[in-house]
Amino acid sequence: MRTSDKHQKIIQAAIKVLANKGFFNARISDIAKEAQVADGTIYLYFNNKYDILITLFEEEIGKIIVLVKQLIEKETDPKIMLEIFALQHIKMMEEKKELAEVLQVELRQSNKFMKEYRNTKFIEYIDIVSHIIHLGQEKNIFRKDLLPGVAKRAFFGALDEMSRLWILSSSHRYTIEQSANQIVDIFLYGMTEKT
Amino acid sequence: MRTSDKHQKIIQAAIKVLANKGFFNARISDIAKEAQVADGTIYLYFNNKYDILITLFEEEIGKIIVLVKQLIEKETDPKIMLEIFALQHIKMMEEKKELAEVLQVELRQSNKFMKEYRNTKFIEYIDIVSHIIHLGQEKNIFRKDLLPGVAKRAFFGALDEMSRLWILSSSHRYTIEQSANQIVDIFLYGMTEKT
DNA sequence: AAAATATGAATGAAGATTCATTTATTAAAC
DNA sequence: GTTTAATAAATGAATCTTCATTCATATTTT
Repeated sequence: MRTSDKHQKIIQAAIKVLANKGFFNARISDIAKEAQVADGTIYLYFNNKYDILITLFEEEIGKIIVLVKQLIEKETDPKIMLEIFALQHIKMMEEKKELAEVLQVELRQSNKFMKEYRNTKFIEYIDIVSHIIHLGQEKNIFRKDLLPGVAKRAFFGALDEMSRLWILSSSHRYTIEQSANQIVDIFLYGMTEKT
Repeated sequence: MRTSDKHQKIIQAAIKVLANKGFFNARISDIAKEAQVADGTIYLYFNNKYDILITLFEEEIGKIIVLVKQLIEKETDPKIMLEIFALQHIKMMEEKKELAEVLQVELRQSNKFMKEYRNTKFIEYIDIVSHIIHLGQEKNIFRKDLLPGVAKRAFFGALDEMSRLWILSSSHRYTIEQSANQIVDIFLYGMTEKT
């Protein structure tokens, strides 16, 4: 039976350790120790060190996608949808600070050292934004000349960079809500002064 | 004498190797080979592996800053300044694809494995944007309610995420100019349809 | 008492760094 | 201007440490 659920225990330990040390500086024995498990036990649940990271990506991003989609499905106004996505994305940073750190740093370089791995879950997450933009265009709320491929990246990138700042610096001038609102506001109405 | 300038040769070799393998998978001997230099020679010019990376950051970002500042100084309209910054940033990606890859990936994780290193050059680069935004506010061209700390990150993040896509994927739907223009346009005027 | 889980010491490969030696460059002496 | 000595630059094989992974053994569960 899986009363102790080692799989989950190891994943959670890995998040903690990887957030602090990064993938290459983290030792398997660090993760084992954090999970209160023997080094060898890890290899009963994962094929190798990479496999821990990949599984972590898939499972944790998967959870986030489910949550965000649920929240958005209830809405019909694409503007509000964007707001929800933004707030949810940045909120995640403080609720799951360590996971966020891992995703920010390791996801970026995973392409580099795991050539074959295509992170479809991550793409699925970003595509939530492009669906919202599409919807907004159909409803005549968003400009028709938006290139959804560019707009989704720009929006996601803005949020993500804001999150990075949030994670990496200790002092915060603005609240998470302020930041998220400001970004959505800029994307909806632009930075130009109405005259 | 420095007719062959090993320092420069090693940096350029490092860019190439790190772009392909990433910092942790790159061996010193790989860099040495690429630079056509003995392994030991590298240690006559750099203290250790980290030192190569840090020096690379400082020197190469430094060059970019000088260039961008030159281009912007000639302008007075903050809108145009933003355009120049955007175009220049994304252009860099194709002109120095390998450098861009290193910056995208390694800069992100450098905080993780070099706790003491504060990348002031990088901050200086991003601050170019916040200066532009400030200027725009003073001139009553940009909204006064913009939080420059958030807006600069959002703008930079949007560009950077776009660049990442450009670097990592091989097929490109839009040109660099299209992408840069679209992003600036969104930031200036928003995504909402004028009705 | 099988079968399934878990352990952690031992193995072996990898690769950053060192340093004794070689080669190239500059200066000095004649 | 040629030979010799001193200094600087470069080499790359050897060293030494650091883990990921394995597996013979032990423990727990059924």
